[in-house]
Amino acid sequence: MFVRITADSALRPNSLRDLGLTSESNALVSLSEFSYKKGTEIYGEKEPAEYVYQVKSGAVRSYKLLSDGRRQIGAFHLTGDIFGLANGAEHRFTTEAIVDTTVRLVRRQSLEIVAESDALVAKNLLSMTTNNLQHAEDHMLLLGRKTSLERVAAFLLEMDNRLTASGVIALPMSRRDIADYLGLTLETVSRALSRLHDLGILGFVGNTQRQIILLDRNQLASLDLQP
Amino acid sequence: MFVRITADSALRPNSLRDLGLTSESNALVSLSEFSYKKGTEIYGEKEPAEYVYQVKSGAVRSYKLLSDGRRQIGAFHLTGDIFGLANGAEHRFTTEAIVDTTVRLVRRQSLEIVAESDALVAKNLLSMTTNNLQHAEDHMLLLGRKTSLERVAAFLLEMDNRLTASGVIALPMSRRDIADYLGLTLETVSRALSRLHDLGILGFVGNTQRQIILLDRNQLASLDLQP
DNA sequence: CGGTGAGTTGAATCGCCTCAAAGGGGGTGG
DNA sequence: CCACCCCCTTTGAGGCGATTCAACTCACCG
Repeated sequence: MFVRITADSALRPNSLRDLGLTSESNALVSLSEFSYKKGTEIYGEKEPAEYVYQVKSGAVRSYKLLSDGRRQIGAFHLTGDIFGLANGAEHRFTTEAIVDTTVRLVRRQSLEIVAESDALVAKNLLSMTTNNLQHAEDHMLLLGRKTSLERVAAFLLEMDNRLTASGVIALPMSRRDIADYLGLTLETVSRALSRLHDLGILGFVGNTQRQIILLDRNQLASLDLQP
Repeated sequence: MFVRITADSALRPNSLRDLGLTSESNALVSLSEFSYKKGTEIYGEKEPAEYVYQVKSGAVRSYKLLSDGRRQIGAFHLTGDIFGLANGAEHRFTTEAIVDTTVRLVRRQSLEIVAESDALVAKNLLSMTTNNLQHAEDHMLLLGRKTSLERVAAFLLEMDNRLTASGVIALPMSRRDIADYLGLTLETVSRALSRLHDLGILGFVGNTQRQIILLDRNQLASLDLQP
């Protein structure tokens, strides 16, 4: 693994709380930080699930591959997100750093042990899993029934909500990543963005590789039928 | 609601065990049975999630609708399956009986109370939610990246596994239901089944409305790329 | 026996994909 | 510091798979 240890792996109290897993019994759990260079794998599908991760900075994609290379990205993990959690004994996705990324991690086992005796931690585990499930359920609707324009609009709204909620976003992922998340090709994503630009629903700031996008959330929302 | 009470709603011990939620503390939880006629709604999206259900007999579809009527079925619930569980305060799907269906149900609230003090129950709740999540993750890959033939092959394999695991199945749901589950149209599903028939991968028994299907699981599996 | 709804099949259309080419941006090495 | 190269992105043209529209069959039911 191309990882670099950037912080202590000391035993610290409150580490569960750091992961959003509020605990009254301040169990001692090892909490480390790791950094992954852009494009490197964090863990692979079918690997034993040893750790649970939280994005400290950067962005992560988690995906499945078919044997012929077709890829479906199930989720993007952004700053603050916890991932690698919703697994049985082994990971069901491969995850990679989209940009240089730093994560915090705790041993999965220590979480399970604490959850055994601490109902609050158990509750939070369930609640996080339920959130993941809800996201997957919404995404099934998108993948099964929405048009390319609706998918891209929904994607932009989701990213705006999660990144800034301000109508100005800098996407960390490529067109190909977006396409594999939305079940489209990168060309179709590009065309949809151009179309939204032509419609005056979004604009680009600067001509940098990963553009900053200004968007009109109301107009986007009208393109993305939810109910 | 077009429901008919077919059994007692008496307080019974072991009712959690009946739902597969093994409990050491045999809490008293009300367990009822309800029957739904073919095509009737069990609960609607956004309704408060008052009960958790287990299919005693029959089959259930659970789906989301877009405002213009496009439908995505997220799951089919067959005999023994528990559904209505993976929700926060309110349901995220509408569920309907596909055929005449009898369900057992427990109040969601009583489950939560027991889970509070019983780590085993809490663990089972988490494990069931994780199973739902895994199904949704696999389905995202299908909806985002598989061809119509691969989708139908995957569907037949899933149904065979869950219904009989014998290579002979009687599908309870219509072509339209299958289509809305697979993100296709009913015509495309029909064409795919005809194609599989022509390829000698499946056969029909009788000419009844909901045919019995004989299938070659090995040949189907070779059409459905997973890894 | 008509009526109805589910299923199959064909023909035409359409949306997205594939293939291709051209335009930058950013990074690297001279 | 600049030139070159590589990769990402955009855009166009053509093709294809799935959808749409339509006709017909068949089981089931009054």
